[in-house]
Formats: sequence, structure tokens, C-alpha cells
Amino acid sequence: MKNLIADINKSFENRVRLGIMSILMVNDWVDFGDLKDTLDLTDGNLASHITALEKEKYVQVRKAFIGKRPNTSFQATAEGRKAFQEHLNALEALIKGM
Amino acid sequence: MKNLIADINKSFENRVRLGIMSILMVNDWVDFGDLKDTLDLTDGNLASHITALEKEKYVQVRKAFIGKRPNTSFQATAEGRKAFQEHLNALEALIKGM
DNA sequence: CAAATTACTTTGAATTACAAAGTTAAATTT
DNA sequence: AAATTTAACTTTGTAATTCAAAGTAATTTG
Repeated sequence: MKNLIADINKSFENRVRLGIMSILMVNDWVDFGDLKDTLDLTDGNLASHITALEKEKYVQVRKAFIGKRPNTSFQATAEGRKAFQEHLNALEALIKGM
Repeated sequence: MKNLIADINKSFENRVRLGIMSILMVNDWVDFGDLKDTLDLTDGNLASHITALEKEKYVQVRKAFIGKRPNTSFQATAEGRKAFQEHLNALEALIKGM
């Protein structure tokens, strides 16, 4: 029997990052403010978790303007979706497979 | 829409504790050595995670002898099972419900 | 020009996680 | 009987993580 917790991805262990990815799996280009409100986070906390996911290339960031206001939005990368799906599979295997 | 990450139980956020609880949900009285081997942990690491779960009353500890050797084993409490099931429900709601 | 908005970055403190080494007590081997 | 092994910790120390709060910068609105 192989190690069942090794496949759990550290990048998704935290609840906030789990929340971010869950949202980005089903929504394209979610913006900073919406994500912040939905997950009830401070600016700094969201920014730092996004940076962590970006560093892993799991999330892509787009900076634009809506009207004349700056707008930052996020999308899961193909790599991020794959990694997250694998994480969910690992979770399921762990929970159901013992 | 209510906060979707608030129901995720901090006690189960860590992979090791997730692993311990997953095993204890389907196995009664799992012993120290087996748990340690299955999850591939050091003694100290397992002991400290178990202590954390015990402090929350999610896990019960039994010390006995098997033959002439000391044996420590663990069981999920009713409270632990309930809390873990709620955690899984919260996870599912987060992942599927966005 | 003052205040607000957006999106950060920095700071600092608290908590968490983990390996490694040390401990205890009984059991077994030499 | 001395040395070693086994089981299950506890202690120590370090590193990483998490988060709120405060500070920053570049607009823009009043």
C-alpha cells in the first residue's frame, strides 16, 4: 500500500487557497474584490495567497482597467486545474479508500 | 451566500490529522505503530498530532498490553466522527458548490 | 486639494509543523 | 547481569505559515 497522504498538495492544504481554487475551477477571471468578499479576507491576506499560487503557476493574474479604475483578476491555469484535480482525487482516495 | 470556508475545521486542515481521522473513521482501535507506518510519520510527529486531536476530544487513547509489550491504540470519539463528517460536508460544499 | 478606491507590500507577532535527539520502562538477547 | 531493543513518548530547536494591521502608490472623485 502506498503512502496516502503524500499526494495531498501542500499548496492546497490551506483553507483560503482551497477556497480560491474552488472558485477558480468554475469561474473564469474572478476579480480581486469579488474574491475578497466571497472568502471574507483582508486585502493583504488574499494578495499573499494569490502570490503563493502564482509562484506555483497555478493561477494567472491579469491587470486591467474597468472604466478608469484598476482591476485585477484571476484565472486558474491549465496546470493549476490539473494539480487541483489531482489534489481532490488524493483527498477522495484518502477519505474513501481506507 | 454564506461564508464557505468558515465551516472548514482547523483541526482537520493538516494532512496528517486528515489522514489519522480518515483511518479512524473506518477502523476501530488502530495502534500507534500501524498508524505511524501507514502514514509514514516519525514517532514524535504522530504523538503530537494525536495529542492535538485528543485535546479536542476527537480521538480517544487506550493504553494496554499485547502479550508483554505495551500497546497504545486510538479510536475516533462520537464527537470526532461528527466533527469530521461536518468537515467533509463543508469541503464538499466548497468544492462543488461554487 | 482632500478623500476615497484599488491593490498591493511590509511588518510583526503568534501559531504550527517537523525532525532529531533524549527519555522511560519493560523485555529480550548475549 | 549487562547491553540492546522495543514502544511510545517528550523536549528542543528551527523553519515555515498564517494573518491582521498599517503603510504605500497611483489614480479618481468630490
